[in-house]
Amino acid sequence: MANAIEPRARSGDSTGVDSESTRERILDVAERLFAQRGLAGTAVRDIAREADLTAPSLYNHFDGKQALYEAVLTRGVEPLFGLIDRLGQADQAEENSIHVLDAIMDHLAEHPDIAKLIQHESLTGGASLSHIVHGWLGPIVAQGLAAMKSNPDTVWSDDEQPMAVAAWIHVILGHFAMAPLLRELFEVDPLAPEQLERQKRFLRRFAQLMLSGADQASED
Amino acid sequence: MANAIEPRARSGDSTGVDSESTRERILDVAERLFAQRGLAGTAVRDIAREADLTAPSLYNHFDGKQALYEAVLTRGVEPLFGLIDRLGQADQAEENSIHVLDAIMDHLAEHPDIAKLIQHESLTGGASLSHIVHGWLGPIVAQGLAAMKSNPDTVWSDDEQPMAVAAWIHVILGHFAMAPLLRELFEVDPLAPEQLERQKRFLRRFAQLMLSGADQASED
Amino acid sequence: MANAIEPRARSGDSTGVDSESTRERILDVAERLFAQRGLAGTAVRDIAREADLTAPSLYNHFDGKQALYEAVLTRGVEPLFGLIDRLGQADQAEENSIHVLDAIMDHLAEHPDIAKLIQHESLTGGASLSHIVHGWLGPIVAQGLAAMKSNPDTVWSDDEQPMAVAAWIHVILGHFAMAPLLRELFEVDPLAPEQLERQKRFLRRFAQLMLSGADQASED
Amino acid sequence: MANAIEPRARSGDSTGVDSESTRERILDVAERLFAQRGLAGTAVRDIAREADLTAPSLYNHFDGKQALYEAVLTRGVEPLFGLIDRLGQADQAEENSIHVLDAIMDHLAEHPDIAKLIQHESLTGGASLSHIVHGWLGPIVAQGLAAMKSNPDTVWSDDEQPMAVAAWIHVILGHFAMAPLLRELFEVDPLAPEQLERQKRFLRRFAQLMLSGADQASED
DNA sequence: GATGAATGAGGATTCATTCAT
DNA sequence: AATGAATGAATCCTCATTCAT
Repeated sequence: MANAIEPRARSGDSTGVDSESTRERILDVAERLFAQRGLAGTAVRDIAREADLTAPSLYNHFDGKQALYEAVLTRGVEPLFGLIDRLGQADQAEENSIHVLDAIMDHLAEHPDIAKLIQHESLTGGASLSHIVHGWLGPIVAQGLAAMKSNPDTVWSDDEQPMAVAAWIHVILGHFAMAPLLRELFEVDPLAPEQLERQKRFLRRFAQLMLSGADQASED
Repeated sequence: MANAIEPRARSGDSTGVDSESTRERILDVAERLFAQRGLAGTAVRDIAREADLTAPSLYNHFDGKQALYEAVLTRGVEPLFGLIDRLGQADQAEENSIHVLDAIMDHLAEHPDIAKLIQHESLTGGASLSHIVHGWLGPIVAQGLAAMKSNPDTVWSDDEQPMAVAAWIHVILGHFAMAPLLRELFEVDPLAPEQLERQKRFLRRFAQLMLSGADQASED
Repeated sequence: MANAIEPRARSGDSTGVDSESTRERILDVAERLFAQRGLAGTAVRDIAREADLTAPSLYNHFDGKQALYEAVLTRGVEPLFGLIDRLGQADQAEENSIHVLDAIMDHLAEHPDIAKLIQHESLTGGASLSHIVHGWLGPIVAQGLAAMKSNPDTVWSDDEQPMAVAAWIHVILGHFAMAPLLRELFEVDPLAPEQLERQKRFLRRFAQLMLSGADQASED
Repeated sequence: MANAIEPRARSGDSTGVDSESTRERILDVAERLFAQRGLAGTAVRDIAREADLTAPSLYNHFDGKQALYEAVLTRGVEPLFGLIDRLGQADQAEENSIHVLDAIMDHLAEHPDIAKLIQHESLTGGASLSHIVHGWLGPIVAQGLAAMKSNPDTVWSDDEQPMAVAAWIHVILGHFAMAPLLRELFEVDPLAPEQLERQKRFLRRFAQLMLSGADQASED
């Protein structure tokens, strides 16, 4: 519960462009709360309060809770679409995949709520799921499958390859989305910078392993 | 607040196990709805309606929404605890791990909602998370780590081993919990019997790979 | 995306009387909406939107919803007051009545929303009702009563005369105010020009009938 | 404005059949308020308060505001349907019409809000209008037209007959629906018993007049 | 064991209005 | 004269829960 007394606690914004900053502030808060509590578990009033306004004011910026949710999702996932574009132009599928995974990890590390949002969407079969899948995960998966097929050393049969790619996704998203569980389990904060670095290194080797079935990566 | 003393007030059910069956029916529906929509997103009335009674009647069987939720979690996770017990007694850590994973997969396959419940709990940092972690996942992880350490061929450094174990968990849970996403992505139902069989085979090889870094499994 | 509606769709009017035309535009829209949905059922924002501005802008022209409502009523009813003035000066009460009814019909035909507004006011016992009654209907009624009394052939007793005059009013207002009902009932649009013409003819004969109890009107 | 302090002020109902009586009590209050203020102008909470319960409790009896509104309308108009049935069986169309008008007047006199509800519906073009028209007004109008056509003395041409029938409706409904206006205009309460009696007598003569164009009724 | 009725708390959203720009 | 942003009040409605029957 934030403070219920001071409705105005603006820090130091005397700049005129309050509008855009308010919108972003709302999105930031909403992203955090939706990620923590899910769509149904988050009250519009809570978002508003933490963004330093009243619930009705929020409706000056977004058409409603669902619209806000979708804006959060869009803002979070859209940048990942850009990564995909660069993916299609590369020559070396396999090596490229590694770099894209790295970039994705970096983005998710900076916005760890996005992974949670995606898992929420997936769990509840939300309406935006289709958009996420076809715009973002689909191309990545296609790229992963291509890399796998073009690798003569792969240990996965055609049947297994989709599952191997799915495993990638689960491992990447899971690291962020299930942070509370991992914290409890390993008594380490998965989102701490050094831990993120470790996970990135791990993921690189893991990708190699999934791709070829053998470990060729060297410590960097 | 209902009575905190008698959580079970089942009396003489002369006609047979009607009472017990109602309780189970409620748990079944609740498990399904909680898994689909999460705790906050599920209305007690909806559970009651689908279990063919009214919301107040539900309170004859459970002390409230939270209590029902916990009963669902307990019923879903408890059977897994039994698996853990047998785990501790075995000699061959590695081989045993494989069997336990198989058993877990079988259980999750029969109750696919459990994986979703665990992910919901993890995402929202629910109160029952600690119980799940220490009662169930903890021992499995310990066992997995032990198997890894005792394997001289492992490719994972001490640092990486927890992440490798976490990867297991993500892949197992993810297959069930993110079924809607996978369905959209691969246009295959991950919960269809033949697909579950494939996933089990895949998981066995995946476990080998994670354990040793090389694939030694043969088709069984 | 906050608002999906563009409040500005003004074409290219750099001509002078923008202010006055805006005020009239608002009054036109408000009259239509208040007539359709009543005072409570009409949102200021809806009026503003249909008048191509935003709700706050509307406050530059009117002091508030209630003030706007009263302005609409006044603008609608005021012209009728003029008719009344001419009424008092005439000699032949009866014949004059007929002409005034004609003039009222003509005015209502051009502004069919006014009848609706009056009925809304009457149904809800609105605050402006008294103004309408004493300023407009009162004199008409007095005139009608006088015409009746001065007619030796009238079939109505003193007791009945007010009800006969009320019947006039109901028939005149009803034709416009209950247009939706009549449309559904007779499958004819009461506001269509030829139908209005018919109603005017009918009303003339009806007035004769009410006045004297016998039909003396010939087709004109 | 009821008292906001005592939520329970039940008079003397120790009988068990509270349910049905509550439902009726709500309908009574709702009928009154909807008639006074219209659908949009009436707050569910106001209805609930005057019916001695809280707004949420009202939802145990009705599915929502709209549903309550329709229930009020149905309850109010349905009894009139019964009158229509008896209408079809009679031989003497003309004489019968008079009796039916009497019966309708009696019903509306006992439930003066119904006329207001119908006018509200007609003004706003409500969804239930069609039901009212085809179930109730339609047959009455048909009967009225038949009586008119079968009367050789009628002064109304075929063209005018629908308008003459419409005039009936306006006069009948108007007397109740526009009661506030009439009160202000004639300083007599149209709903007072003796005034209702007068209006009924007037209406009988008015019907004669409209039917034949001449007055044949004698004082009773 | 089941239910209809009731309710306090809360939830999303609308509304009329103000104000700085 | 116009508007974007803000807001208190209110609106409809849902929810978990209680209780008498």
